[in-house]
Amino acid sequence: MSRELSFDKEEILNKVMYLFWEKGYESTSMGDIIEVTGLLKGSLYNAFKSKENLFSLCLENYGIRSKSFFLKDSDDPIKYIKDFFSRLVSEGSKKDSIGCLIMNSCLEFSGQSTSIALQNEKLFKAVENNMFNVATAIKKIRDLKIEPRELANDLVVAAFSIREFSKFKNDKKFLKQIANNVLEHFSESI
Amino acid sequence: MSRELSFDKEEILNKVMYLFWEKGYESTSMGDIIEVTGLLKGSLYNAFKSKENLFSLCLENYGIRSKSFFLKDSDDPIKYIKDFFSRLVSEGSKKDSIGCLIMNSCLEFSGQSTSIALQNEKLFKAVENNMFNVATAIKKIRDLKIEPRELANDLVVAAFSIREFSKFKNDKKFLKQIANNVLEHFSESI
DNA sequence: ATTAAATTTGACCAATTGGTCAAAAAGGAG
DNA sequence: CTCCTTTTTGACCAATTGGTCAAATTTAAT
Repeated sequence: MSRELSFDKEEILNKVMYLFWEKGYESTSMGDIIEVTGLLKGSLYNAFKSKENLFSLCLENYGIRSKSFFLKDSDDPIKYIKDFFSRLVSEGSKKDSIGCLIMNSCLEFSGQSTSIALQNEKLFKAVENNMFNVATAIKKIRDLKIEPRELANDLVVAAFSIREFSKFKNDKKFLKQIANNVLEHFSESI
Repeated sequence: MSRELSFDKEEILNKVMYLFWEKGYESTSMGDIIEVTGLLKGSLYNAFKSKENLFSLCLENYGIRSKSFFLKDSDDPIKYIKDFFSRLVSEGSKKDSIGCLIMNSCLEFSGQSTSIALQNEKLFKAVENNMFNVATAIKKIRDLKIEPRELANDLVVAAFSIREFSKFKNDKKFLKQIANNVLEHFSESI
């Protein structure tokens, strides 16, 4: 019964997510959010409770969105990872790269033990798990000199490095080298 | 003639630098700075002009401090770089690692073209230059499979990765692996 | 001791921060 | 049509932001 929201929550969250992604949590003001969503303060607070909760929901959505890109059982893990890094490098070479929301947030909230910091930890671990699955799947079809656990770490570090460095360095050769170093463990260059 | 400052500028800048280093530019308020320095607002503004100028001076000091750790002609480059990474790993494994002020600032001001962003660029390039010198010196005493330019990039990426990841991941094995991957190019593990 | 230039002090400022709330409007259920 | 719940609206709030300024104080040089 009663009145229903006049807007689509997910659509709004998506707009807000890009804001937080670009500018970070602290540097994004409710004023920015009002501007980009076109909603009024009261509606925003009625629907989303607080700035922090808004951020938390954006993180959650980003995590879900990311998971849809995780390795699937049916995938060829080597093709998967090469495509993955190809995309990181070419996205990162563009101007105005904004990095990865998870890593951005891990860095911004590092040293804190707020609920957001906890959420970051979970999201980061999900990425690590995905990479471990990739590494395990690769191990089955290639002779690796290192253990899956270590390959997974290398993949995680390379991926996040590409995304964070690309925020202030749009040098394709530089980014590509990061990717190729880790791909060398089991494949030719991209 | 006339009155002189009642405090040592460098000493104050040092305290402020740690604040910015820990919390970043935006999240550090003049209130925090007043608290940690024990100075009053007016004195601070009289001596340092503005928050931004204060940050700029801290960055400059950090850069100078860093340069004193750069490779010297008399140094053994391989010992130098192994010690360097050993230190990064053991510092990074401690709780409350706060990363590298230059990288922190590059990330916080990415996408902007303020004078701080320009300063960041110069500081980052100085680090790259140092690493290039290291790589060149190593090339002279070891057979490298890669060019000095590329080794320098690998060193830069590894160093910054260790420092940034250590902000939210105090896993010594994880950090050590980042170091050893790049050291493998010319040396045994640390 | 006087002067002149600088520093220190702390009250003050406008702008912005995240957030609240009462009243008005809307819409589904009976 | 009426009731009841919810959303919308926008004025309002206290706290904080970076920053200013005139007056008081200090000090070096004459």
